Amino acid sequence: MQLDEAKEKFIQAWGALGSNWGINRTMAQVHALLLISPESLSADEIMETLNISRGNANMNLRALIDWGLVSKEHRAGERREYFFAEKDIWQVAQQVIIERRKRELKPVMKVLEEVKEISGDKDDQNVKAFIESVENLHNIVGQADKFLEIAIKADRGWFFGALLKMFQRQVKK
Amino acid sequence: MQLDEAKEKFIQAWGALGSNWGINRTMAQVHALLLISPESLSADEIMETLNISRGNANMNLRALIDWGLVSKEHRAGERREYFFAEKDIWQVAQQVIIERRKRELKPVMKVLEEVKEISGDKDDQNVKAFIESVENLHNIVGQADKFLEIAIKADRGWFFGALLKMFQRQVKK
DNA sequence: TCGTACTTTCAGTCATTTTTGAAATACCTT
DNA sequence: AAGGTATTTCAAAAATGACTGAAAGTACGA
Repeated sequence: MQLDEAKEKFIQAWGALGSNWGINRTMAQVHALLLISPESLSADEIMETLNISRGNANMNLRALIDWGLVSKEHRAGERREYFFAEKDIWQVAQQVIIERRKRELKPVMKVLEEVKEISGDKDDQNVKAFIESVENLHNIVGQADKFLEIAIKADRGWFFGALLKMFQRQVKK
Repeated sequence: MQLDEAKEKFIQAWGALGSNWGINRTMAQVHALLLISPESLSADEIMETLNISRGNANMNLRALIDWGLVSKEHRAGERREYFFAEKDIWQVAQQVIIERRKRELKPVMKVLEEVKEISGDKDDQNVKAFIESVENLHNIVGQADKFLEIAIKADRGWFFGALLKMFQRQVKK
């Protein structure tokens, strides 16, 4: 496979993955393109490569900057801005966790806490089942949340080292 | 808050969460409804509660069964089928991990492995940058994949116990 | 075998989200 | 401050994805 073909394939795959996880396809593609570009790119180069409009490129670049995954670069003596992605994938992962935790996990936990506190006959089967489900969910989401908090703070080596130990212990059992 | 209001709120929140993570809103809502129902429900009850069509209810119920999150029940002397959700949230989480790993993580890993093997001048900056990015990504996705594999096999107590230990060790540092 | 009750399918419609294109704005240079 | 270039915004168009409704399919009991 040639480089261009491989790039194309990678960008497509990354876009598809993104759209399966609630991230707009183009945003994921722009990110993929910047990830594999050794130099920063101008908006025009991105438009050209991905065949998208200026407005679309601009919107998604801003969204990526908002997510903390892409930065602007001003080159001396040039008007035009250049964009580049954070290349350390562990950092990218952490950044994504931070944003999604803030945007989605936190609001859901809030709702779970609210609905746990319903008034009503605690002997009613419906009430009992509801509260039990919600509490279980709240526990597990809470534990997942704690875990992600660790992941955000951890450095990559420590984090995967610790997971590896978990794994080995389990295998021995 | 009354039970009905709380149920409604929970169903809405679960639907919104799902749609942010690439799971269709109605499917998540049907799942939420079944999660908090102590008794199994017929298709008609689900249609009625969520205000959706028969076709929609049927399609999403089948999808949930396909994901292993919901089962059918035949009641003696009754033609109609009743549906109920797996209530153990840890099992639900494991099931979701199994499916998404199969549907999304595996295909992406396959693409990453393919595009790593490009032909071309290894001294070319573009080739080098590309291979490096892809390899990094492949590593981290691979490690995440391994971790999820552990999670699938683990029982809840052991799993979160082990994570808790990780956490404590990190805090001490 | 027929009629009934229920389930499944899928083409067409509808709703939502994404993308475009063009206008407005900002910024630099002379 | 005028003219040129780059960026941002946003209403409308296009694309995507979800939902409906009607028809076909299936299972059951009489």
